[in-house]
Amino acid sequence: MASESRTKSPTIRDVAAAAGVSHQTVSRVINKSPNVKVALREKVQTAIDELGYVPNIAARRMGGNRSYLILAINDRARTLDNWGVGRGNDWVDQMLFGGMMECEKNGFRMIFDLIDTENPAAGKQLAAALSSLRPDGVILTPPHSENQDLADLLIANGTPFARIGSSNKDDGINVVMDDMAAAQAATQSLLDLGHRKVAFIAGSSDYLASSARLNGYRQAMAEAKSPIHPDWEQPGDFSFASGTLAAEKLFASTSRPTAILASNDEMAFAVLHQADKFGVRVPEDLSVISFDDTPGVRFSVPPLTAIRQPIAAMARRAASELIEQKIDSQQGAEIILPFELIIRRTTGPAPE
Amino acid sequence: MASESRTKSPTIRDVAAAAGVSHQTVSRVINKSPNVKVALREKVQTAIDELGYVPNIAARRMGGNRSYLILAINDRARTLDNWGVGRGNDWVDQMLFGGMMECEKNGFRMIFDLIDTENPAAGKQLAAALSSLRPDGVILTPPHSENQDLADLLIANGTPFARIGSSNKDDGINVVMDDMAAAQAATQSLLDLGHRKVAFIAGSSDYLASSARLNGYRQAMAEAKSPIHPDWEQPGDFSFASGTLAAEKLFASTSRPTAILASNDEMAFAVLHQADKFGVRVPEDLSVISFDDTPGVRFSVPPLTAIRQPIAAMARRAASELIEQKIDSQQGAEIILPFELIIRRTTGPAPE
DNA sequence: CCAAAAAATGTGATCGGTCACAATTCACTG
DNA sequence: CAGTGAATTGTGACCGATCACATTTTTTGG
Repeated sequence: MASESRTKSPTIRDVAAAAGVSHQTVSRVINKSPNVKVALREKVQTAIDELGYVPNIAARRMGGNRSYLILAINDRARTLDNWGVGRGNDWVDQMLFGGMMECEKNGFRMIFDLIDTENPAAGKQLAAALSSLRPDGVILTPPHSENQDLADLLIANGTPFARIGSSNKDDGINVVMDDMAAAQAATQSLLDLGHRKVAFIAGSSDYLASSARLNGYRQAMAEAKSPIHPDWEQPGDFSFASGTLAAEKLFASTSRPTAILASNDEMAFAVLHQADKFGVRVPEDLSVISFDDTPGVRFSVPPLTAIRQPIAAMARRAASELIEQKIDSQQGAEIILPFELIIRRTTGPAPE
Repeated sequence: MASESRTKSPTIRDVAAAAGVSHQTVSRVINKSPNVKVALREKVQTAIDELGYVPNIAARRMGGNRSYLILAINDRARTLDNWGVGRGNDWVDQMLFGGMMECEKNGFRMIFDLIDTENPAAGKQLAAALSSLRPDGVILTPPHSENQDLADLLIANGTPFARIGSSNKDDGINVVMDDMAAAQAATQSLLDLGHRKVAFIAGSSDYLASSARLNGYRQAMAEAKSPIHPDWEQPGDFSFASGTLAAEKLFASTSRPTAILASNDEMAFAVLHQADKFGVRVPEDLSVISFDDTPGVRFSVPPLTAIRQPIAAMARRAASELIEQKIDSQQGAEIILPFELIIRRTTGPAPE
């Protein structure tokens, strides 16, 4: 144990002494205050560089009213699976990537908190995190971004917050992808390939995005004056199992579709599995497009064509808005980021 | 802007006043000091619960010499891919899961830092993080766990640290899986299935684990007195491309193997792709076992049999050791965690 | 039963920044 | 060139915990 005495890092007063100025002037330089003469600023900066000084984030929090911390709330269940290991959602990964990079650029840090969706003490857990960390902003990810109780708590607490992947007109900075337009574009791309029998596997109705995607599908079909057979709209809940079930029904339909739009990757994987089982060739007999474009899709056989939800970009934007504080999150604001249709190998011309 | 006045969270003195004791007594209760009478402890605890008091982590850092922070260093390159999105490694995810849960249990928080492996300023970045956060411990993940410069920096700084997935006899708390034993067991399982022509695709030689896995393979083959054809040991670098190349060579070999052990999932996926292309059926003609068991493997067709590296468990253990401070990380300690062979659908009896 | 040691509780200083405000220097006016 | 206001720099208090140490209470034992 022991762990010796930790090397003492330089403080703001060490820098001040080295530069021959007051500690407050050093503080001004660090915080890019405009009211410091160039000569002084440079002298201080030199001292900072020479000493390798980096302000202590805890002390900054103590003195000022900012913590330089952004708290990201992720769902714990989504990170778990039956085996107690990661479920392969890459939200955390992507958020680290987009959000943390943005934070780092601005001297902030991102901290994660995993909260159980079902847990009735979710509010308490969030309150504890707020009290302990005093983050300057909170990012809610699905499904927490649909939990208004948490949002209300944040509003009451006065902590700015952003939602990702879900929107609310009344409060919060809502960073979203246009799900309806994306579904519409995906469907249109299938129509463009000559498909007419296009089916849709819906996501869990707990998510607003699910209905938006369904609407996009219907809209595209309607605009193409392509009637939708009742069998073609299958329910689902984003799980592999529900995708399997939907696929079975679609393949058993009297009007078997030549293209399927699945509301997420996992259900699309299930479709590929079932296609294999039913002897349906992809993409010769069947085209498949999925939503989300989680990393694993590149390794499916064949690799999935998918709509990418720009998680990293959304996280980056959410973080940057929270850091800049240009938007009052007590009121609602919506930021729509572009989706992207990644063409891979599960889509092709309609058969015949 | 605006963001109103933040709701004032209760402080230790609020609790003290409510309980009619000194702030120091409250501090003792929080920190589970044994020298507090039961009656007082209960009175204080009641006040804490009623006020919903949670100690401010920044203030704790200021007053004491602990920060209640564990810093996890991940590789930035591993989190990126060509498209600038997550590469699908689930280290971060799993570490959040294992490490953060452990931290939370003890009132700690886990903070991530992404550092470029190749960046010559990696040391500077780590030093800055140390100075800014003063973490109570640092966890190094591959490939940083093989970077002795970072370890030396931590030693000089006096910050306890743990390595995950890689070991060093001289310093650090090294939490590892027994790669050699795992490769040996995987190979043995193939031998047990009657396979004799077992091939191996190696990982990047930058990783110690790579040679350990190769040795395990050789050991198992040697013990079974099963000679290794020169073609069967293919080099690789953990990339899909290198897996493809290796698979092509193996399928073109005059002595085509009936089983392949790939040093990671990505290369195993490549083998499945190539098998499909060459008309080699899995598992009828060819058995495949991979290393790592990243989440996507469940969705390969067929799902991959794999050795799971217990990332979450390793992270949990690393965090708990750093929190407990029983081990002096200035000296070397090694903690070996069990691996697990997950049998899925890419393994079967040898053909004929 | 009282002294001495041990246990329980309280007091004030302190960590390293920022804040509010005071003091100084500078730049314009008329 | 004094007088005024703005820009620049400095001073000391303060955030909310813990630490070291002082004080009070309890326990122990001769």
